[in-house]
Amino acid sequence: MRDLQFTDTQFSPENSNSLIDNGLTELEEECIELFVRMAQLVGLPKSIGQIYGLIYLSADPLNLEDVVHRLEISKGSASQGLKFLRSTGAVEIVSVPNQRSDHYLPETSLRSLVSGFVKEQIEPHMEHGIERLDRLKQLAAREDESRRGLLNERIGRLETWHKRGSTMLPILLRFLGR
Amino acid sequence: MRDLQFTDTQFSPENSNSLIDNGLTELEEECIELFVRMAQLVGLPKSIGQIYGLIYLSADPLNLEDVVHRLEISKGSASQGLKFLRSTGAVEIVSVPNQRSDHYLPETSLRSLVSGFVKEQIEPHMEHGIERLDRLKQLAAREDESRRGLLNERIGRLETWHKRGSTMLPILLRFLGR
DNA sequence: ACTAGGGTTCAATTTTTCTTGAACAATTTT
DNA sequence: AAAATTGTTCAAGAAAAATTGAACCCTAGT
Repeated sequence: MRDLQFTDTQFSPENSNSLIDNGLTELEEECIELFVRMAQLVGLPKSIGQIYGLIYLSADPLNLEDVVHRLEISKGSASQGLKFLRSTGAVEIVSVPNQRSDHYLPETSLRSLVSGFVKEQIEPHMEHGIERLDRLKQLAAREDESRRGLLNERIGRLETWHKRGSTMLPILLRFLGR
Repeated sequence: MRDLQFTDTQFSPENSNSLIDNGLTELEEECIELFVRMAQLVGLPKSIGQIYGLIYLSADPLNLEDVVHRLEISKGSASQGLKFLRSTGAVEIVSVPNQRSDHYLPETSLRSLVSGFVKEQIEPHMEHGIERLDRLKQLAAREDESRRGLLNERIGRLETWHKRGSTMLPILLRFLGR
């Protein structure tokens, strides 16, 4: 019964919500495309953008099946995509009465979205970064006297970048809204 | 004659600059790896990270040929990589006396690097974003009365994100050092 | 005007990444 | 306890992206 409103839309050609090929509204298509681009901009697979885009405009929570059917992607993709979105807090599970399946609602605060993404995708790298820098310093210490000056300067600069980055992130988030 | 100092190093096994397989110092390898990761983190091809990493630690300007030989990558890759790095201002061309070829020096200010990257890779998207948002608004206006509330709220939110993003970027850059 | 050096371009190939779908758990209903 | 529903995992296939190398274009030197 979940897509009554949708089949209904589908069979009303005079309805102003023009449909393209599959069951997506033109509006939905557009929104999905927007998120697909955003996803790709930050190096995430298309499917993740699609899924979030679909959920973003949906009036009521969608489940895995909804996602699979409306987007026409595989269950595997949808499952993995949702898993990722969950892990970054981009979607939230809600339970719908009389429905066994997990349903999803979008997190719509930019702050939370970015913060979830940063925590999952950026911070790990920042941490490894420290070790790498230490290693670089060690190696530089073994270099010829003549090169050491330049090397230390450059590596020092890298450390500065790293520090700036680390202090920058939290500030960025704070500024990104409540 | 450009890699005298290099062949020299290569044939001195007792030299503390341990060499791996090709002509790269362990230090260079490490630095290159660091930049390769950074590149991939922001969605750039490995080769670009390699090239910048190599140039970053180099005491003197390198040319295309240097890059090709030391990194063991194709001329095509090196050329394209340098083109990109030039376009974002990550490397600067300098001319070396008696050498016809372009030589490259790294830009080492984080601010400039990020700013160049943003200008090339982010800003274009931000601009298209405006058009997309307008389109979304148009489409939403045609929806059923009942859904319009939710849609307008969500799309409005997207606009907020966009505005925040646009005002954020310059501030970020400012904070990123001189 | 010819040649060599330096660099770019781009079609073909290789490599990497994403997606699929079928097998498998885990639950819940009958 | 069988059968259905829901969801995950992962090897194989498909798609996308990066890399190669050869053809080509400049410009400088002869």
